[in-house]
Amino acid sequence: MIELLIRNLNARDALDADEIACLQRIINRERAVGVDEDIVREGSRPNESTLLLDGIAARYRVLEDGKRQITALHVPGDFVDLHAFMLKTMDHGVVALSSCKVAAASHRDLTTVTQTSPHLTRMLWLSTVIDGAIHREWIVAMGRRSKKAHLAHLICELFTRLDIVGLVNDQSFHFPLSQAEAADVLGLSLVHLNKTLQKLRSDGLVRWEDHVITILDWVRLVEIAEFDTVYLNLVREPR
Amino acid sequence: MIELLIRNLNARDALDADEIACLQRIINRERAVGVDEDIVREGSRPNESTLLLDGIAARYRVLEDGKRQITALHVPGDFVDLHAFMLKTMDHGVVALSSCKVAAASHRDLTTVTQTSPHLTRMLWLSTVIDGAIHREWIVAMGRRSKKAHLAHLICELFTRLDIVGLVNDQSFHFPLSQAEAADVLGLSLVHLNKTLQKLRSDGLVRWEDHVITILDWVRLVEIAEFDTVYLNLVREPR
DNA sequence: GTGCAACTTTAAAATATTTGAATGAAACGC
DNA sequence: GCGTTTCATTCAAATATTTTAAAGTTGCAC
Repeated sequence: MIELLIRNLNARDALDADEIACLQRIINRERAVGVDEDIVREGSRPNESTLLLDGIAARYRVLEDGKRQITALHVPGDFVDLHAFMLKTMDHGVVALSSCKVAAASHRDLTTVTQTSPHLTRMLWLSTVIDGAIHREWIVAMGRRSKKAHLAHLICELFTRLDIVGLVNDQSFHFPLSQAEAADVLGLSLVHLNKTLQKLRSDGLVRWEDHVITILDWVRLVEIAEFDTVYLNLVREPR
Repeated sequence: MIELLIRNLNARDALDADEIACLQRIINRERAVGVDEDIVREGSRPNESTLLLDGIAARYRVLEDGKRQITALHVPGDFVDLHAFMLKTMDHGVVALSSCKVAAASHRDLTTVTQTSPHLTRMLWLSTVIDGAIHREWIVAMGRRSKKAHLAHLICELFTRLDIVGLVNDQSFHFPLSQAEAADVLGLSLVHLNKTLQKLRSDGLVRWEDHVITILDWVRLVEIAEFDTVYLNLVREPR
């Protein structure tokens, strides 16, 4: 069940058998979540943290005028709210953008991990800190990249993250978001997202149809996006 | 020396005497950094994490075309790169926006903390996770708030964060950034940042002159910004 | 099969934002 | 005191982006 989480962590540092057993023990309560359902509600005080097993989820906030901004996208093997272990109160919601399967680790058990397993604690800490690195990269993309480069960057990032957990086939991956939802990721209007996408298409860089994105020219896409994987910490080293 | 860090952490949960003593022991190597000097360089692999004692610092990235985006601002009492303890390689630089004083904790000592002091570990983890919450709030502001609301939000946030560490006098705080630097925070051109600032001024909300920002109407500023402190986790509770 | 609903695409007008350039004011070195 | 630099401000033209609306497409319920 937690195989993808293990792959995720193992990509950054080796976990030993005890640590894996510990994760297997504390992560349970598997459940299904339907499309557009909240996995975690803004303002709630969860006593467990949720691991995404299958599907795509998003952290988001809605402003008073109804505008929504997605602040993070999650792929299988990600914790969607491990930060809530420390934060206690959710300052955002987490929604299922496709039908999802999730499981959870209680905060009580996570506290025990911090008391008994320093290295595993650091690995979980690492995973929240990688979330932060992704946030920073999104800030850079929103603030200083062209819209085309921003979209290209998002596609590069998702491709890379899905590849880690083995969810890329050939040059394609499943991408359940509508263009309106993608616009909420980039902070654009639907119309402009569509125009931006057409540019990537007409440049022969990507195909995006029927909820499948295919990379047609990885090298040029990376170049336009100035995509550099450093922030994803794909180096396996002692942490 | 680490008094402001203590205040920062204590605002979220009580530290006991041992924990404070531990922080005092491991944080040292005080040094001064001049304006515009890098405190930490992008691409470097620091073996210590830096605590800001005095001054304002910023995390930033520079794109190939020379555009800079600031992804975080730091006030005294903040660690500017505690995340590097887990991340190992810096995916961004940290620059002093005023002359600064800093001190540092070695990653060796931090590892020891994770092995011997679970609660202190969680408090340090918490502080990286609050950085992440701030990143998310910035993403929301960049993507879906008006420029005026974005700037108002930034001012509310800084006011609040500086207040925690006692650096607000009356309704004013020291803000050493030039407008060009502030533009790099919001992801705007200098010209447009200036226009946006004039709006806040002409609405009688803030004064900003000689590197001092004064809040003239907190209630309306908060309203325009839709500023809600939840994300800053100012509740003292067991973590 | 028909009609509805969700999503994508296109168009045109209204706004917002950037760029480049010029001006004025204040601070600084010598 | 003089020239130099940095910063804030203003302007106008060029672009980018949003808004509103309409039309085309697809899948699905009935």
